[in-house]
Amino acid sequence: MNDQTLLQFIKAHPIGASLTRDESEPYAFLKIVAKDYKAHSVISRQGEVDNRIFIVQSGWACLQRGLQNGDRQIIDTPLRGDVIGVRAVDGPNISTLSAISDVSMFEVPRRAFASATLLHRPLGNMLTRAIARQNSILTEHLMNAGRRNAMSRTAHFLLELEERLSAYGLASGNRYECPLTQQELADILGLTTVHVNRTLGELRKSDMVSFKAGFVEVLSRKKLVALAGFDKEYLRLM
Amino acid sequence: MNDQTLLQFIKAHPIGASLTRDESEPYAFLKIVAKDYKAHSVISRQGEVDNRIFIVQSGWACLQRGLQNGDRQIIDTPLRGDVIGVRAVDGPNISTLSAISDVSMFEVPRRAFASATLLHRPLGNMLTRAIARQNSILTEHLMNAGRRNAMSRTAHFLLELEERLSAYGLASGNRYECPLTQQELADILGLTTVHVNRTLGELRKSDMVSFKAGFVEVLSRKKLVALAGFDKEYLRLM
DNA sequence: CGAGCATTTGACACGTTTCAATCTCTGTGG
DNA sequence: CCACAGAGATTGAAACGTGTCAAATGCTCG
Repeated sequence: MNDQTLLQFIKAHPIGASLTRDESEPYAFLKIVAKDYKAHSVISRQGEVDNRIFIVQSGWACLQRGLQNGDRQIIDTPLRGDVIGVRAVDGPNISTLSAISDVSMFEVPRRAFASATLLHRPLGNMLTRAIARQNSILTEHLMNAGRRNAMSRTAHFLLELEERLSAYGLASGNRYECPLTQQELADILGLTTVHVNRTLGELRKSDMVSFKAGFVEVLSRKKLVALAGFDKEYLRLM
Repeated sequence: MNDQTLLQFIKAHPIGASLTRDESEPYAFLKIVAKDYKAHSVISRQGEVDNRIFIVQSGWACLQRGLQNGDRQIIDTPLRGDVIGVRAVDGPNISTLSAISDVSMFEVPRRAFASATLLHRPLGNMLTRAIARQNSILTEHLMNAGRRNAMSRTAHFLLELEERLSAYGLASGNRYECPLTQQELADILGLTTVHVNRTLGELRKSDMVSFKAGFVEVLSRKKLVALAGFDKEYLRLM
């Protein structure tokens, strides 16, 4: 826990930053504090009812959904600034939210957020846009799983991460920290661990990216972007 | 074109229906009329700038995204009541919106909708919830492409369609109309036409579903639901 | 009635998975 | 400070699901 308010964070958020003093002042009453979770802990479990909305303050989260046969698909890895609604309606969670690294989250009851939204619309717009961006990201993950091969989809996702992180200055030059395990990467990309390993190996050998020891390093952006067919437009926040 | 107003439609929408007379009255000023599109016509093209929001009044639409190599992935087939933002921010479209069957759409400029939203919050909530549901649907499509095999993902999608259609009384008993081509089904599921054909054949042979002549018929819901691991919870509107 | 698209079928190729074993870390307790 | 345990990474060989290519058939609409 710490005493930073949601208000402060909203103003720090690329979308929230566009609010004028007048517009943001009313949120002061939303004195939500951040809550910390240890790496690998579960924050909210698929199937359980949990009416909180989360905003990532720091760290890497993980939104995943399991199948009966034990397989799982990671829907997204929410990063700083991402809003996680788990659901927009009350009812059991559709997916599990957990922490990959140590994570700090702002948490608001869905109802309280909805009320705040009624009192002050720009907040609602911010939410709408955040969810819409999630939509774009999901769409691109669907493109990955549906129509790109292992090399291309891995490249695409690594570029996406870089772009999302650099919006917050979390990627410098051609390098960024990435606590993902190859197992997790596989569950994000819809591949097996073994194949992800081979794919990363090939990407490394062809001097495009290296994924090692918790860091990703882009070796040849040009080749990588071409292979992935990457266009960052879909990540634009405003 | 016809003269049904968006207001009338909002009230007919499962989410909009929960609005009280008082809440819905103010929308009357949004006198948007429906616009008709012929089957197979393109409504809004990937890469072009188009600041409209669409709500499907009737017919089957198609939201797709193309890759440089010519492959395409169909992101979703918006049906009656679905809201299509194409994007939540101004800028080039991320995907192409087209008509599969003849389609009738409500269209509102994004900005006008945003303003209306400022004046009347329930409208904004409706939008947020509609986008959030899109999120659930996308998530499930991602599960399909990432972690389900051809049989299971085909079964899952056909059950999803049935559920979405029956919310509007568009599926009766175990049968519904479906204008999708096997080619389109392939682009939705991330498979090839040939393989979809074989898969549908197997589903038919094992007496689970038949997909033929523009109609889908569920033969054994029990077997189908089990194969797909289908749980309609994610489609709940409210 | 023909043209063009959608469906169906077969044979084969290929990308990815599966299974299994080995290797390399990193953190922990002695 | 070393040794060990356990997780993660790496590698090889073989199996399998889905893709590719190509041709035939069946529809539907002008």
